[in-house]
Amino acid sequence: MAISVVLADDHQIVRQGVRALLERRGFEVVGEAEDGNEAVRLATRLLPDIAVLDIAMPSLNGIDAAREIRRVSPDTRIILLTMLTEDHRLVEALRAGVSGYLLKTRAAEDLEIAIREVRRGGVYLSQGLSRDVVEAYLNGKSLAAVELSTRERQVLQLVAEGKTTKEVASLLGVSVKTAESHRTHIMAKLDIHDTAGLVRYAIRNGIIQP
Amino acid sequence: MAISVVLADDHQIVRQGVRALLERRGFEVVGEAEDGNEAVRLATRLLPDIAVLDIAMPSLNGIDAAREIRRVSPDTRIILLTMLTEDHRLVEALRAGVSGYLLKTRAAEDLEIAIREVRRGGVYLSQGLSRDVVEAYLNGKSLAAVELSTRERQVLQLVAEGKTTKEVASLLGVSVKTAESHRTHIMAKLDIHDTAGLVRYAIRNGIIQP
DNA sequence: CACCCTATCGGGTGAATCCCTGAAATCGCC
DNA sequence: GGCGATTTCAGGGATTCACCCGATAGGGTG
Repeated sequence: MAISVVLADDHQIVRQGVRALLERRGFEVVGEAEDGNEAVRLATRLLPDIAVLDIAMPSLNGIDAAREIRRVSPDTRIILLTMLTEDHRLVEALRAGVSGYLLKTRAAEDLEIAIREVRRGGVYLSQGLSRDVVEAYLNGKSLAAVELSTRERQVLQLVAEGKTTKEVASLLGVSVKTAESHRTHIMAKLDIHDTAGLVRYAIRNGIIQP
Repeated sequence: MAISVVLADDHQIVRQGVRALLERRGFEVVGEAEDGNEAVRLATRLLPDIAVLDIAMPSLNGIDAAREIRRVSPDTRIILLTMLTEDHRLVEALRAGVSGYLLKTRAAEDLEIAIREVRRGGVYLSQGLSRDVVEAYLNGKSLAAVELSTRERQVLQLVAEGKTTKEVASLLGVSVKTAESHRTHIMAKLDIHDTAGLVRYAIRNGIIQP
């Protein structure tokens, strides 16, 4: 019997794309929803094998919908689609019992692989996600471990505010080399290798305001 | 002969959805691009009847791509796809010579109608857009003048995406010195003197996503 | 035509960034 | 007590950035 899938995305175009992709590969799309609440209702009624949810949806977002679907239909495996590589979202999603986390930039390549993997009880995560977050999760380590230390967070904030390394060092009362070292560690942890990326990360994670 | 279409969106899933939709209705998708530059190259080479462009794309956004496509292929009608109803974007898009402006939430319903309308030389705008903005444009009124030139906005976008000056120069097909010069002009105009500040400005003004 | 803006390209300088290596002191934890 | 993580500090090198100076060329405006 074909694997049954429920889709939820507020953009018709995306639903159409996912549906076309899945039907071509032999999956059966048994329902479509355009927000999280509808997705939960569908999952409750249809008990699908898989639910593919966008994160950003009106009325109930994909992560909260996932949590609810896990409750009403524990055998349904959940795959999230997202625009951005938001680390804190990823952690939240994994805690909510999500089995797959795909970036829309590469969902078309990955979706079939992801579905087959999570059906076997595995977890599938797109390329492009923070290496440390993913590895820590796969190793079963505490997710807090990959978060930045207090000092690193301070440095990141100052860098994202436009301070030079020299200014950071001065403001924190340490040597320039120390500030530089923190910066290097931050970039290694986050797998981000330029200032612009650090600024975007800081904004995404609420460390500074744009 | 079928109406030829070039698609550009950085999300594979969206391209797949639009393609499936169009092919079902008898249109011919002759090319797909995943950023604005690629879209311009395709349009230059293929001279399609229609270009369907996402607004938010890396390297070159949909509006600037539209402007360029109008230049290299004046007979190509351009339809933009967007997530949000951003009024200032709409005005800018119309100025750039765009013929259609669709919200992704309803693109699946409207796209065919839009294409047939703009092929006849008309303009098609989704429901949900500000009627006032459109009328103000049609009456030739000017809203707030944009402070950065097109080229400068392109450079700013690339810088904010984390590209080095060398990469910017390469992507734009100009010398490193020219890219550097644009960057200097941007910083002078905005009175911002570090990369982090440029990134925050770009995010505040919707030039890139955090 | 003169003027200004935009876009293009160059030389040069000093600062800053990115990456590599290494190391020592402190602290929490098992 | 040892183990790991954090925080501290350092040298050196390749690259990039920010800013200084200059120039040419086209488009549009008064």
